[in-house]
Amino acid sequence: MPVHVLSEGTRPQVPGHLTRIPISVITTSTDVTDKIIKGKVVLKGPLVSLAADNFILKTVIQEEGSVLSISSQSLSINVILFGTLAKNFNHSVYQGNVVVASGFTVGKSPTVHKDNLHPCNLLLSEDGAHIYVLHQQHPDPRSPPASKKSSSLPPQVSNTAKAPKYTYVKLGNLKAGSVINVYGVVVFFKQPFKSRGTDFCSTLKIIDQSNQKIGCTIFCEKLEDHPKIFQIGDIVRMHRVKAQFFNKSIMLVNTFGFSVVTFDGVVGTAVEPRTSSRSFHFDQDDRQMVEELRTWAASQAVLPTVTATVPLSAVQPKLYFDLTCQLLAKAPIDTTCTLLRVWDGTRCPHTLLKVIVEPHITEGQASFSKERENLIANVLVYDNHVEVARQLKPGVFLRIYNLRAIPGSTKVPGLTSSQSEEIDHLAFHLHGGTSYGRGIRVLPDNSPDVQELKRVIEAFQENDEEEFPELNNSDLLEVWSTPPEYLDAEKVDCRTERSCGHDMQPVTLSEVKQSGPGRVHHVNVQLRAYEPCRFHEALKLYCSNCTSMQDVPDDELVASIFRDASKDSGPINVPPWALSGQIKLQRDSPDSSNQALTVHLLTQLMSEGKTKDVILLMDSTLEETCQLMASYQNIIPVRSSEGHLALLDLSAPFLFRDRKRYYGCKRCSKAVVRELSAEGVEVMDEKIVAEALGIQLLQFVLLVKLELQDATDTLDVWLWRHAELFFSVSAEDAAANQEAQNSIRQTMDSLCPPGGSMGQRPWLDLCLMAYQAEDDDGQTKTCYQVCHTTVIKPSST
DNA sequence: GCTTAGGGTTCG
Repeated sequence: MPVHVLSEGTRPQVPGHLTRIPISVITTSTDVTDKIIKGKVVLKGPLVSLAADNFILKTVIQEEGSVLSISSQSLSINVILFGTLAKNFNHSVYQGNVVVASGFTVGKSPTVHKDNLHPCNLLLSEDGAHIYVLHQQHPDPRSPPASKKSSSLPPQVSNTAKAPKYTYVKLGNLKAGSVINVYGVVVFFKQPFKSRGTDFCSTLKIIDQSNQKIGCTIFCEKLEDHPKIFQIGDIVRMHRVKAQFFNKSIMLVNTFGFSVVTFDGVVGTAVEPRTSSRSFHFDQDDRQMVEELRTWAASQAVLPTVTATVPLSAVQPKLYFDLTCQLLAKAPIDTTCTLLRVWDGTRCPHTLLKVIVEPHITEGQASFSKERENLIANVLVYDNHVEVARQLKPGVFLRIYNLRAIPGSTKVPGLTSSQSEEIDHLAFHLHGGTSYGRGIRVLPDNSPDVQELKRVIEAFQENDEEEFPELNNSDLLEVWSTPPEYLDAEKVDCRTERSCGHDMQPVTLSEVKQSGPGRVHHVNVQLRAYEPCRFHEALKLYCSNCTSMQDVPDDELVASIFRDASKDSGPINVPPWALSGQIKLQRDSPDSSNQALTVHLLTQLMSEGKTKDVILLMDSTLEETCQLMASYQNIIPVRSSEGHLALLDLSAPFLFRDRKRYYGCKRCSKAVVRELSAEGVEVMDEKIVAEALGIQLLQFVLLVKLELQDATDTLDVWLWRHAELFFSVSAEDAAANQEAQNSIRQTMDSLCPPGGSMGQRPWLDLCLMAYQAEDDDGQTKTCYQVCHTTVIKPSST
């Protein structure tokens, strides 16, 4: 029987000549002779009958616990069982069982893009394949994860049973002289640079939950032994570092046996260790440590909330920034300067420095199409960076740190003025030295930033080859949604003003999408579309108590509530604090009856002569109530209910005041008609009336969904909490008067002119807040709101 | 053999 159940008490039956290989390393070219894989059954599909006595069954097996591979996705693999093996597996194996499989073949998984599992699948047929079922409490029959001889395999992760348990000291508890292990979030770093001694030196500063910032200096002769830090916020784990005093504060240096592993610091991304160690320990505790530090860092305002990474499309003169790009070509200029020709698929709104070098000294493509040429930034790197640049191969993806955008003319060494333009351009310099982390780093192809960059670049290449020849200039602008090149930076029409005071560089929308919630971003974008188109749908009623939001009821609904309320009219016990009377309306139309309306006035207010301040109005229509607003400050519509005064259904306004209508929350109000005490009250306003009547006042709010766009992506964001600031109009005013409504309409038209192309739309400098919220299905997702931003009104209107 | 650097913009 090809399915063996190794129950408790029986001796291990997995043949001893088989060696285990990690699931993650399997490829279609792996020699799987005499190999086994081990993992937990995380999914068991149904037994499917193909023909009489012929079956197929699909299961997913996941590598267990301590073993961690290059990519967490490739820890789980689809396993297809055939024939009686499938049938027996179905009978004997349950989800959660740990199984060992042998005698399999490896195929390409046709579902890799759908299920994101291992790119291969394992095929087990009756002839030769075996499944051994281990119960979880049962000892592993062949625990070594891999045999020693398989040295060609990627990094082996040590087995938890043998590995020492590492302990990590919090950065607030460092003792001088001790050699310890630490975790920390990177708040500053320099790429390794050549020291005057024998080693390269990395400088970094890290922080953890103890809120202690600690400087670290790492000396290693080999570059690959240095921390692989790509950006601030990355998380490092260092083993065997020594704490010592320097300048009266404690710092860390590496000691013998030092090792470092780096992780991306973005909440929600895969926890993938970056290391060149062939052997390193990593278990669930490490994963948890990384995730805790990520969440902690995301909640800390003291950490920089965004990276300094700026695409070429957002580069401004004089800016120091980090550029993620692809190297297309390079050329030595002189001994202290090298030219790097790079691009990131976005178009810089400024004219770029053109550097003409002779083709024979250029490494990589010497010339490009005119369209492509306009997207290429010429980066001049100096001094110590020349040596790093020398080793770069065209095609690699880079991040250049602390690159400087220099406006105006710049002399390029060895070139005459006819070779480089000297007016109105941006030049990019990577100055000598390592201040502010200045340097160059090659990014691995699998990094999220490179993946995103590739996507943008590929989109361009498709456009470049197929569509662009047919497009006219204005279409080009629309495709790229960048301002026309002939505009000066100063003249680029930015229609908003931020008041947030954050000191941050703008990021692209694709970067925003990659960051998790709990962050604030600055973006430069255009408005692609918005909802709702009809203004009154943007106006909502919000309860600050239960945080519910509802539409403002239309007049038809309100009028029907008034009509229904007056149907129940009957005799009423007037409360002792009120006086009843009748008022007559001035009616324009002769056909309507000149019926008098019953009102109740507050005795106390009447005694003070304030007869116009508050009335309780019985059995009126909506129209009549509105008419009386001209004569009375506060009108509370009431009805009779079993001989007592009662308020109308709370779908209707409970108060008409100062040309405005006020609503109460049905869920949170305990409405009852009581005496409204005016004692000590200067102005009887909606808050006082609501409180007296036991009503939870609903607040008028504006809610608009904006679809933003930049060269990298589109993003739906909400305009809500700061919508009034954005429009410079209060929602309450917008609910009451046409002027305020027109102002909002004009603002939206100016940002998104009806019928206008993207090229004509103004650019908006926005502050965005990313946060977590539940959608209608109870799923948590990241939402965005525009904050601290005001639209600048055109002065002509 | 057991240092090197010890963040805080070039000066083209």
